[in-house]
Amino acid sequence: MNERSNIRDVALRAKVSVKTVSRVINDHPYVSPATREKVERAMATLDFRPSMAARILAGTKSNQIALIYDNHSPHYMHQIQIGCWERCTEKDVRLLAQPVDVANPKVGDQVRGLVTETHVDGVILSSPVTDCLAVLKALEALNVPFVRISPGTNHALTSSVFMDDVQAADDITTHLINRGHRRIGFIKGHPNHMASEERLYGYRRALDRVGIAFEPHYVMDGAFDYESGVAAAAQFLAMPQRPSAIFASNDDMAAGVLSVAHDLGMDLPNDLSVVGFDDTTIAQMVWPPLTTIRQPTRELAYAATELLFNGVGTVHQRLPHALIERASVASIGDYRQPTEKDSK
Amino acid sequence: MNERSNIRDVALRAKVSVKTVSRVINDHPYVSPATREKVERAMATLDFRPSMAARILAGTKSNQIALIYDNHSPHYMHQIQIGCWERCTEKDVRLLAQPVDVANPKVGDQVRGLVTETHVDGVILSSPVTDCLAVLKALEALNVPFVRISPGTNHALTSSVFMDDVQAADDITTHLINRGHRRIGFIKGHPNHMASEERLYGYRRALDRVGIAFEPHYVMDGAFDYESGVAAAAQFLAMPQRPSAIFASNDDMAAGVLSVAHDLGMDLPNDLSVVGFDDTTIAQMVWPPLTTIRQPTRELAYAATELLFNGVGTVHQRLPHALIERASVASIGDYRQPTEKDSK
DNA sequence: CTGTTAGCGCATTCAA
DNA sequence: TTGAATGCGCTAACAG
Repeated sequence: MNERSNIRDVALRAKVSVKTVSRVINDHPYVSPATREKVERAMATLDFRPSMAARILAGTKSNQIALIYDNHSPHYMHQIQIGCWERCTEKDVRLLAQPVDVANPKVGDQVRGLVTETHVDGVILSSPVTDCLAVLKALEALNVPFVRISPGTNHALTSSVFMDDVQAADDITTHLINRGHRRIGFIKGHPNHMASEERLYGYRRALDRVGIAFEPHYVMDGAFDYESGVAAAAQFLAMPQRPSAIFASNDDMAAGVLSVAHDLGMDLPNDLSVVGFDDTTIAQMVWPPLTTIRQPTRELAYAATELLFNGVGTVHQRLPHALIERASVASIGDYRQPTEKDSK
Repeated sequence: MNERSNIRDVALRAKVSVKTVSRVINDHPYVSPATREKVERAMATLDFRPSMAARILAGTKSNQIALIYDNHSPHYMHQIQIGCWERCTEKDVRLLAQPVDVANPKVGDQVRGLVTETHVDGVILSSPVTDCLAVLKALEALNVPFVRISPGTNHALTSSVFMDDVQAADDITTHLINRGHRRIGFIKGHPNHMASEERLYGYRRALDRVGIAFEPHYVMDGAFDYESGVAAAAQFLAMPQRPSAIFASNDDMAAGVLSVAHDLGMDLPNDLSVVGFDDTTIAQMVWPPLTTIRQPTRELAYAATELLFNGVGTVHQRLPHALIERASVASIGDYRQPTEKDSK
């Protein structure tokens, strides 16, 4: 590498002490505009960049946070990363994106290692890491603040952000009912995600409200992937009394449904209405008949990062999810385990 | 946070010097198995994790590399990240994923800042950052090693990895010809990417070989996005002598073609054959009639990382890309600007 | 094979 | 509003 200039070089050049330069770097008050000016000019001419490593070692915070994830949907993770990254750049903190394997028994160790090695100030967890006990335990043991995005299991023990899945599923189901559908197939999401149950509940609630009987055979298991959508659709469409609409718990599965329908030579959306649920635009893009709920993934990630920065406290916001032309609501809640501090 | 144990604690507990502990951490030779054993036990019981910050500050390398990208295709970036990350975890180096905006006039500064602040040992550039002059200049000024993945402009000045776009385009065009197609529409990629020209050349080469005349009006401009695929397809399909097959330079545009064909009520692939070109499985997944070349994105990223680790030198490998059932070949080349060292 | 010493570049006490 | 000393946790020489 090249010769790098350090804080001492800057101090020398600006004819001030090292400490004063440090003050300028960290935006401390009590620096006269004149000296600040001098220091800044010196920094610019030397193209000085403070070493993160040195700052971390000497200081108390690292200006780094970690995003830990294990999600195989590129679209979803892309949105998450964008959301976190946006808020981070605004605040000039570094984001360490760290994929992990929640199935790996050493994931707790890995996270512990990551946090202590990098000195991150906080952690953001994306589903399904949000529900990995080993990770949660490690983080609590380390006493490092963290926020969960759309946790599958909502113990209300930790800070987290999420949307209102029940309401969204209710909305989309109601939409189908309003269009005259009475036999609506539902494809569940992956059992690990609480959202799967929530969406099923919303579906049932919408049916209940208008008095449509719930038929268990109109509910198929799924796993949030294309293949499970194909499998479920194959079963639905082979039924003598097949559904006139299929509500897939996410777009990947909806795409699977579309594929099967296409192979069967069906005329969509006349023969079959398909609705999805996610922030991916995959299937919607290729085959317009698909209708979908847009999950505000990016916004959730942004809000989660914000929440992490703000530290503990109680926050309530509402983010819209979009169903076709209609709008609905998502809520963000902040929960955490009470500590001695709170009891005082 | 919690009390963290440092190298001194470990040394005390193992009854050795700090230097010996350091040797164990860094896998140095000349440590007797017995002492190594002792040290490792001490590290385990104390749950000791060396501070990256301290190691960077004291040492000469950081065990960190940066991946710099500005790509709006989630699928593509996902593959790139996975590939880099795989190789990094094998070698126990930290990967810093850093999105940038190549259109921002300050990218050069941003990259310079990133590199000097984090002390990264090397950088991987993903398209289109591979061709951002400001970034390339900053990296060369900093004298930090870097590798480009699928550069758009191939000056052969720097280390880079890429696939054989000409051969792949030739393969896929030949495939169409073999199926009896004579009027084959071609949708070009974004002009910024060298691959766009390469693929066009491969298309023409395949036509030439069998004596099919090249018709300029069968070539449309595109930009690697869905919309440009729609626009091009609309023009193609409105022609009196319309193509019987369309070769889109990537899958996003191919998806656009499919969408238009669908709107026109065409029966695919009888009325029209569509072939794409990319590593995304988007359109292929939703609409099976699409045929596509799989670009070995993940493998390229892995190879790029490997190349970065190996340092300068000359490397030649071959990675397969996949066309339907047939296999073809991609090549990886290593080029760099000659330095004084080489002249000796 | 092992230990001693001296910084890496910065923030953080304290004083002035 | 500024400055001088001290040390964060580790590695890099150099000894032994």
